[in-house]
Amino acid sequence: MTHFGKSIRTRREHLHLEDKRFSLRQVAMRIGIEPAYLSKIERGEVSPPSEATTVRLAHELGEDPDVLLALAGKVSGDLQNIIRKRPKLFAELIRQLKEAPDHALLHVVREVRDGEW
Amino acid sequence: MTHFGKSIRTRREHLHLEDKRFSLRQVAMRIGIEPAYLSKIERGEVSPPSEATTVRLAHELGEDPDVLLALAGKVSGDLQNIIRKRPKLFAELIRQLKEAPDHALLHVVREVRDGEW
DNA sequence: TGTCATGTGTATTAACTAGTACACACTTTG
DNA sequence: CAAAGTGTGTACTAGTTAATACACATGACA
Repeated sequence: MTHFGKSIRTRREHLHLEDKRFSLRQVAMRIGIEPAYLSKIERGEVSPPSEATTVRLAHELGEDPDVLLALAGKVSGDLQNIIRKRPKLFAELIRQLKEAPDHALLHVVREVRDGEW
Repeated sequence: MTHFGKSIRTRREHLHLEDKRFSLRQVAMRIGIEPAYLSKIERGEVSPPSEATTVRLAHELGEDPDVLLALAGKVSGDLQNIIRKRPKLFAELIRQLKEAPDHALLHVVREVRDGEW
């Protein structure tokens, strides 16, 4: 369905070429899930795992957790908490940025980082 | 627990003073849930309802849906979809704005609205 | 006084989430 | 060859979500 599974399988197999520690079984064990479960996740037989498991998987595979969570159809809980504390401001800001081009977002990020307020 | 229930009960009772159409039963019926369920929600006996139900309730009571969703511990699905399309940019932006004061957020909102990019 | 509306207690539920457990067949590898 | 490691099929499950259905006692009201 989503290509969450395909994406991590590809990534893992790529890593596996250079390092046999990236077999499905060993990765599953390191992130604390059953191999059969990871197999099903990679083949899209089940929906993507929980946020916690997805984040552990991201770290294991050297992927950006927010990106992997997005592929899993989720948004990181800590981002949600930030939004929930000031829902009106963040809702307005995010909806306003919906159509903004990437470079505009980057501009805003940079501006905020440089403390221009 | 959270004061989601208390908040909507207060709001509904306030409206009820001026308009008898805001009885628990009638509100429940208009938003399409069982009266007993709304009763439990208002008293916090059950966790807040689904996003869809919460939004209908917000409209019914003239509340901001994003604010009510925040009280319910949720973030609107449409905001999540916006974030999920560009997870890195939005994640960085939101985390950067976590500690920013309200007026700084407002400043950014205004700047973006006025198309300064 | 009857009847209609109101809020609430109790019991129950279908669907979903996030997995585990084990057996099996195939493939390296020592 | 045997032992170990590999990926996968089948079966099962505890806990959560988001509610419904019905009965009941109380209060307003015509």
